[in-house]
Amino acid sequence: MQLSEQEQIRRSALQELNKLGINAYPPEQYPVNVLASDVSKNFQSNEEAYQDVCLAGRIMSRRIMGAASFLELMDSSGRIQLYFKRDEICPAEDKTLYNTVFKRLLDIGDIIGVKGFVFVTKMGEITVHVKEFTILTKSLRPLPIVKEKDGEVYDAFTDPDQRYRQRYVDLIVNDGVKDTFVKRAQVIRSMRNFLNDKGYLEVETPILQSIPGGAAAKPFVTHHNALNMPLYLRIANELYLKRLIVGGYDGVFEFAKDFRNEGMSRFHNPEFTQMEIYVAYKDYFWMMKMTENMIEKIALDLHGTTEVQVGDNIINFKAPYRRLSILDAIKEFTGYDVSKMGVDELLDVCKKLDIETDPSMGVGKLIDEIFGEKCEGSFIQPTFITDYPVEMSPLCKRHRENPELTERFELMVNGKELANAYSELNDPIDQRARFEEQMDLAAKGDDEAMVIDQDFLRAIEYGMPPTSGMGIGIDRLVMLMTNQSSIQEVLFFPQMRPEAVKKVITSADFVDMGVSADWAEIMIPAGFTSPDVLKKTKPSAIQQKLNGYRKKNKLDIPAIQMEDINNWLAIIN
RNA sequence: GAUUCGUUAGCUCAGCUGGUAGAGCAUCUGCCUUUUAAGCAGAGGGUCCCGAGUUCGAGCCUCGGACGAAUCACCA
Repeated sequence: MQLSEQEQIRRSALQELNKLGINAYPPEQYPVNVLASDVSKNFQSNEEAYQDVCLAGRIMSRRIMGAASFLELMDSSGRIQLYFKRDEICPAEDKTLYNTVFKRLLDIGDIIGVKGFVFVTKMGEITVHVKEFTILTKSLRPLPIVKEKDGEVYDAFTDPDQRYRQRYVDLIVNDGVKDTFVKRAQVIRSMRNFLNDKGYLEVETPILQSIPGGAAAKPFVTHHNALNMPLYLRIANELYLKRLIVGGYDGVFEFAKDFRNEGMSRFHNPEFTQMEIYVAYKDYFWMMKMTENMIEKIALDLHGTTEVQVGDNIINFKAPYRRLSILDAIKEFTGYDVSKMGVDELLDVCKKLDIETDPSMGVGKLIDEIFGEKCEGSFIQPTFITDYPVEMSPLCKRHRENPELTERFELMVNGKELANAYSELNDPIDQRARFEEQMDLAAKGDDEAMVIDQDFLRAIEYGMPPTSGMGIGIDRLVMLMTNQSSIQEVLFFPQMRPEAVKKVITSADFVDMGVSADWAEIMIPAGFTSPDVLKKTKPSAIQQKLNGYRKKNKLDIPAIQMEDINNWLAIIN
């Protein structure tokens, strides 16, 4: 492995520590008794309590001034300044611990523990005066340290690719990243508490499913060896939760990782989290109330107010939310009353509105398309869009007043769908017919049409009480609540293309080719990163390049001869 | 999948009309006892994403490719 100079420096520092009898990875626990944020928050109101503190964390900056030094220590709670004084670290004659271990062998990024007392510097900064320190972990890679002065940020670690691939570094050096994920946990906790308080049962249902049902999406396929059959990662858990309602629970919910084999964007990750809930004897009107109350509570728990800044908008999550049918929404934004239109008229409207269509689209799809193009983005404040066409919603009960529509709502916030809910279809005859329509769509080439799930039909043939169900995108909710504009910011490890693995060659490989040990060390730095490179280079050029490198670096080894090179090439070929 | 932009030192980024690869920070050495991205003096550090081509000469121009980002389309 080719190490950068800084990595080599850190490794040799590690060796020196070992020589001094210091274990840079000690096994025993370290008796931390306070967090950095506690010290900076509470020291001035109770100085006595901080005369004997013990902290541990990562060194984030160092300012060494002869026999005194300042450094910044970061623990899970935040940062605090440390003050080191040589004659206190090393009261006796031997100053090795300060001069060598502290000044030379420690680096930014190392994890240390310190014991001492808290005081305030002349600059007014609350600081730990260190009497004793312990190396807890030596860091072998340099951290990209972000610095800040007068509100300006220097050397920011901002490349999204690197931030997501090396989230651990992002968490260390970028302020606020940790906090986003703390807030994510708070959102989930708040929602879970809300649902538990209502007495609903949190359940777990299969992720590996033999029929990927409950939504219109392409699944990931895998294979079960023992059963020798394909299995799918779930695209939704809806059909399983409904089986549990059939089984007699009044309310069930699940925080579910779902998987969809579709495009990625700042709103889409192949695996994402939904909370789905089903409650017996309720309808979608009831569910609207529950949804808005739940979201209002989450906003209050998180921010202490229902008003949340999202991008340029302030979104008010205070219930109740506006309700608007999809047909009224279209009328409001386009002026067209599409409620009684057939396919031909709708195609005409789409043409006038400059919306792309294709011949496979039916009434429902066309209405959905118009809404998506012309309306959806306009609903910034939370709005329930209701009563979608029946073709779009094969699992949803028909509308009590109009059988062409369904009792469905989607909650729009900041121009995006956040939640989706139905009065669930519990008529097994109608459900079977709707599945068959989906089969027809599949036969026409719709690869997202739902597959018929016979066991689910069997379940609701036993009788599922009237039920309302709702699914809410947790990632999107967290994006709203933390003012993040991409889903990657609210997932610790968003999906990414794997890093390209470079084929690693070592000097030993050159030795195997008959290159002497001295020269083998030089091959890679001289630019011969694989035997292939050698093969493609003219022998005379190899000689020039290697001897050129030898001369430039004043290497004390014999120059390479044409004969040697020809011998290597003979072995390769 | 389409379009646009990007890839240069550990990090952030310059690099003119094609002419010996640069800065700041980080690193290393020295000085410095309360500093504030500390300061001062010095040093080392590069597969200019990869591969072809044009050229006396390519970080720069042309073509191909890889990777990434943004926007758009499907989807939560």
